[in-house]
Amino acid sequence: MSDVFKALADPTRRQVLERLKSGPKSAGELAADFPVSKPTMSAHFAVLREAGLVTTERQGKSLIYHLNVSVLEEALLGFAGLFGLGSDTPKGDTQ
Amino acid sequence: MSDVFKALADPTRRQVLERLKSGPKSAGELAADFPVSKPTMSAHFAVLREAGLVTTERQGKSLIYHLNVSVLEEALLGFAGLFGLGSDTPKGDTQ
DNA sequence: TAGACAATTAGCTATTCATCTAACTATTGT
DNA sequence: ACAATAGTTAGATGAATAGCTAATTGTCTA
Repeated sequence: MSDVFKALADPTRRQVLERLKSGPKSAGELAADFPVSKPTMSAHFAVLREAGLVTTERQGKSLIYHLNVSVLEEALLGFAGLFGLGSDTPKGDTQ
Repeated sequence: MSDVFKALADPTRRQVLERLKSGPKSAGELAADFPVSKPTMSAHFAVLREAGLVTTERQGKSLIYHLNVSVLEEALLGFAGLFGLGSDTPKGDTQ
């Protein structure tokens, strides 16, 4: 879970997740939206993958990235819940 | 807002926020709960303060730290809302 | 089997970060 | 004014991070 927050600490990675919200995209498609090199993007993808925030699927020459919303939800709402935030979650300990 | 996620990336800082959930505490009280030196804790406090997650108030020799829940809420639920998570927030753009 | 294309890994650099000890600032009490 | 207490600032260090170019791996197609 610390991995998730570490992953979310970088603005580029948060934006990648947002792009993925509208559906799976290839590494190349994603990389095209950002002003950094492909290897740099590849490193960001690796961080997201290791945190469980995205999964990959090969499609021909391309690697397709899928958003894993449940991991995001568990981290964000889980932590928010510790503070009585986020609808109704009643103080469950989600470390 | 990136400052908030950066602040949340460190486990010690997340735990400080959790300790603060039950009410304001002095720097010394907080520091006593963690296995790091006081200057290190002081640096963590500074990060939390700059992110707006805590506020301080002097009380005699002590500095009292207060949790600022609204900043935490805005970041956590705001970002979660972008993904349709967290109760009802309907995809508002909160960058 | 080449060649082209997609993406990652290798190797490097500069910056940021968490940590420490030592020194300083601020407040209280005698 | 002095000593004690609470906390921060200064300065240093090792590890992690984000970035780059060049080289490698994997997949398709002519």
